[in-house]
Amino acid sequence: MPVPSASRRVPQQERSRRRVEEILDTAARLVVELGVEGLTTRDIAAGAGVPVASLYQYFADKEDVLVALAQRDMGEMDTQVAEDLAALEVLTVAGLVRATMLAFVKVYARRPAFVQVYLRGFTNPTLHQFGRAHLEQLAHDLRGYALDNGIARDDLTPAAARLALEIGDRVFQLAYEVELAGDLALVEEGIVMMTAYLERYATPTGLEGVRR
Amino acid sequence: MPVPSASRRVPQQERSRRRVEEILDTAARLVVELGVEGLTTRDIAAGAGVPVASLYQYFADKEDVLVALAQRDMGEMDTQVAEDLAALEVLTVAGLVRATMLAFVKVYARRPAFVQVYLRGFTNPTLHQFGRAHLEQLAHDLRGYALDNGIARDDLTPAAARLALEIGDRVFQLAYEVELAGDLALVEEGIVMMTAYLERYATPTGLEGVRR
Amino acid sequence: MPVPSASRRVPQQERSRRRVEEILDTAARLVVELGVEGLTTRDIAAGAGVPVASLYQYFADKEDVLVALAQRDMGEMDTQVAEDLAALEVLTVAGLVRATMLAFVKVYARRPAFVQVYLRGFTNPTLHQFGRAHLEQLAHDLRGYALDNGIARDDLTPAAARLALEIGDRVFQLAYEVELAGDLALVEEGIVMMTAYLERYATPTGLEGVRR
Amino acid sequence: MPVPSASRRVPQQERSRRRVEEILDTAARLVVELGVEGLTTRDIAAGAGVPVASLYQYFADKEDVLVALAQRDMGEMDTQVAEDLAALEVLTVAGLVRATMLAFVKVYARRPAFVQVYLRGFTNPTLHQFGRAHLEQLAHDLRGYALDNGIARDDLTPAAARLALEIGDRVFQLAYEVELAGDLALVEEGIVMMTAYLERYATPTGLEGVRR
DNA sequence: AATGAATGAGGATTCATTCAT
DNA sequence: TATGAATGAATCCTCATTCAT
Repeated sequence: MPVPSASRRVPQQERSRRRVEEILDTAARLVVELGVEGLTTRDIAAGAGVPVASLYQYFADKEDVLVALAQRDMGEMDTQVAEDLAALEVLTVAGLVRATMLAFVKVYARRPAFVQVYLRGFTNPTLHQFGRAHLEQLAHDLRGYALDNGIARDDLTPAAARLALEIGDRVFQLAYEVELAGDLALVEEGIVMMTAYLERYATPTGLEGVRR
Repeated sequence: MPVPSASRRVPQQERSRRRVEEILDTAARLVVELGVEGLTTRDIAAGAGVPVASLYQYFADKEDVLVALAQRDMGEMDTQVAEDLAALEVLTVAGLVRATMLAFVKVYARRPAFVQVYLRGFTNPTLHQFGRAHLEQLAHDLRGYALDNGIARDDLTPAAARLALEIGDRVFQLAYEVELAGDLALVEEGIVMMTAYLERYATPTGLEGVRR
Repeated sequence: MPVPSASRRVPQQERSRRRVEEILDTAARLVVELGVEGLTTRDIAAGAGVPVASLYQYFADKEDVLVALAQRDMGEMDTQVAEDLAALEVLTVAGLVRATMLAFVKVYARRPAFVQVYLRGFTNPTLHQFGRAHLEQLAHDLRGYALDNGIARDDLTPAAARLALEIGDRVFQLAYEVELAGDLALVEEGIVMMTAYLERYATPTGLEGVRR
Repeated sequence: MPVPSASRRVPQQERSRRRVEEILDTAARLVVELGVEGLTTRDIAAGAGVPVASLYQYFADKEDVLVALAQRDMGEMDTQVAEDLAALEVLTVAGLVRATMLAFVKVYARRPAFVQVYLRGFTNPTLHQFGRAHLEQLAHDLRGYALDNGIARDDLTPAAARLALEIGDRVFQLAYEVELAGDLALVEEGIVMMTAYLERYATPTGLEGVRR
């Protein structure tokens, strides 16, 4: 019984996966150029080198492509934030804000399409809901993290946490709208603002820092 | 019938003005219902009781209608801000932030279409650029006002002023995205954030207040 | 005041009318070739030498074209039947059946598309309902005519009258399905059948005839 | 495991037969719901629990499925007619017409899909031709039966026999178009018409009856 | 024999904009 | 200036059928 080569074992599956990635990458590229509304199935298909009909093999409809794109990048975002927070040696509110914002910077730099889909996909209800839900989840997690680590008081409401994150988003929108590289000075200024705001809800530890 | 009728006396200019207003009003109404992308020239024309082709007598293209709409409302916005600032008896950074934000709230309440066009019309590049430009101008004016009145130090950079206003914008975006009436608690929280940030650039007078 | 030439007076209107006719004629031709379901807006437009988009200037949608087609031919049908009945010198049930059937023959010969749209457009609900309604109306009228002229008894129910007409229709369907010219012998045989059926409801006068 | 399992013993042939039946049953069910034109290979395959591609193992194309479906039901139709005629104790033209029509009613009641495919599938040329051919064959057989039993004269031409059956068909078309259960009163009226027509070709025996 | 994957070829409809008058 | 009519260009999506495995 000859061992089937790897390329034989999962030929279809592997090809599919590659194509899906290619479609997603193309959609990502195009959405940056054309915006969410300017994105067409034709363009995506052409860009990915697949027939339009094949798009519908992998995705239910056009919206589904956008959702998949957002999902892919959101995962990356969450991972990056988690990693960068874990790497913090001293935990303060200021540090947490800074680490989170810089994690965002990294992912936005890697995934410029995310800005379009995630921050500007207001028109599309599904996308919008999707983005808000993710941010809300992240806000919830970060607030929990801050409370658990004793750097924030519990009068930091979920709404305030969410507002802070939304504001962070807007900072990125501004920082990346002019130059693709991002205006880091503006990001820093944003960090200042968020910190100034959130430190109002900080415990003394949250201001002075706690070794971890 | 030799005597020109009244409708002949102020014929073109006046009729034009009326029609432009009617078109703008219709567009405003429709953009609230359908969103920026859902707006069609057909609908606008039908709603205003004008032939579609006549739209192009008054506006270069569809985008131009939106721009005119935004422009009209922005003028109102500037007026409202100026008025409310003038009405302040004691001037502080906190008061200025608050007055400005609440002036926005008033105009948004009066002009629900503005929310759609201005806050949600990110997709449209022209509109977007337009909004940014207006905000930048307002930021410039308000910074000048703050400096002139000695409530802010001059290390309050134009960029910081703009950031603050942009953040205010985002707060409105959030506050108005769920309900058209706007989430006023969220606006208050936004005011807190902006104040916390801008007070970092305040003079002692800017913190304590100056009678005017 | 110079008299505008005729070609100036109704230029648009006249052109529209011509185009509508052209579209209808093309649709008629195509529906014979391709059947109701095979008919496409593309083909109609191409055949009529108009852009597809212009189709929608004259018709609400594809179905509307078919309906207009049927309507045009139905009017012709009614006119023909009325004329041929009026020309009858002696009125009998047999004569009425014959005259009606031959009136159908004339119109079907002139309008082969009618067979497709009217007789075979079962799939399309609107068309179907339309065709049935027309036949029912005609059945109602003819029954009234027969009763008024004392050639049929009133136990000739509306349902029986309708059945007779429907059967006449099927005869045409058969007579025209093989050769476009129509199998007249088959039509004659159909007339025999319908007469045999309807004479069961005839008054003595309806059998012997009444001068008019 | 040396002994072939039962499921292995009659493997392909039996499995194929089962699958074909399942496909046919599904198609029958769906054609009632969706009509002939609304039927898709996807739906059939999904409904039958077979991959779409496997459909093409058993049928040349979609049309072929419909044809097979009609064929299956037509065989049943022929059987029913033959049975019901054989059960007649006294043979008359009227009785033959009645028995045949009621045999149709029975099968239509059992096989609602047949109504769709056969009576309403006029659009599809293959199906149409198929139906005509079957009816012609049946007309030929019944005419031979009537002549052999001495109830009809030989001036009952094949064309007349076919016409009668076609008319019967149309009666069903009408009777089943509104309600799937069929309008039996209309069928009875159709029997009256067909009888009135065919008795014109009856022998005296055909009118009075002959014991068998 | 069986099938997951792939696709060419359409299909109806909409829209912003431009002319000819 | 005003406008009815005209239209090129797109848009999303579906489907029957065919391969490669």
